Amino acid sequence: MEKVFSQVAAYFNVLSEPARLRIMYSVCSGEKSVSEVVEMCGSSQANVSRHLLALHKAGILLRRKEGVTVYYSIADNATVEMCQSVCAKIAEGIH
Amino acid sequence: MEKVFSQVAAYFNVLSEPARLRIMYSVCSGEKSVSEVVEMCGSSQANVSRHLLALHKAGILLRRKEGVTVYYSIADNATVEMCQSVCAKIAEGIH
DNA sequence: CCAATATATGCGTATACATGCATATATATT
DNA sequence: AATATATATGCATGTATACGCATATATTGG
Repeated sequence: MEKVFSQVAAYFNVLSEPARLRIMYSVCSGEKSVSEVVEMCGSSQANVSRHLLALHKAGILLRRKEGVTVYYSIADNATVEMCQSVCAKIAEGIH
Repeated sequence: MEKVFSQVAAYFNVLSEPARLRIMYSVCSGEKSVSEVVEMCGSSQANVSRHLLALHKAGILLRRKEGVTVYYSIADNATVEMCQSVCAKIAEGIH
């Protein structure tokens, strides 16, 4: 039971960073290479690489290597839908 | 747009702590006073108070004061359901 | 084999924040 | 008013981690 709390917390922790959410947003529209995400997000190559690996390790992104290029894509729409519902929740709060 | 990422990240950040998830789990079964949560969670009164306030500030818990006692309750089932679906996702991963 | 490109990693630093401890604040009781 | 109870807050400290920078690793082409 105690372990579950830690695991769930770790999962949310991966999503608790603006930089990673930006990355999620760019990958969300379709599979992207690391370089493509770097261009779209404006962050450094090193950071994007680390964030992508973190998202992959958490089971949120799939990782596919093709030659020297690595492609990442959404592993499970549930996560994206979760982000969207939080967005909606925040939008409601503006009233 | 950039602001949205920060807000969503802040929201997930509140849920990225085992101690706060434990608290969510105890309040989840019905409105609880701070003292009751302290008993159920085993954490210190100071920390529980701070965590409850953080969850309230994030719009996740409602706060009701009655005399000297403060009661907290779930503001929106969506958040609880989110936690449950993450639990389920983790349980799947065990296979 | 060498150079170029794509990705990952090691390290130092700054920042965020959870916790423990003590204490402040607010309300009720006598 | 004095005391007791419930909750919140100030401060110091330890830990986690995001970022910049340099560099390592892997793959492809000449």
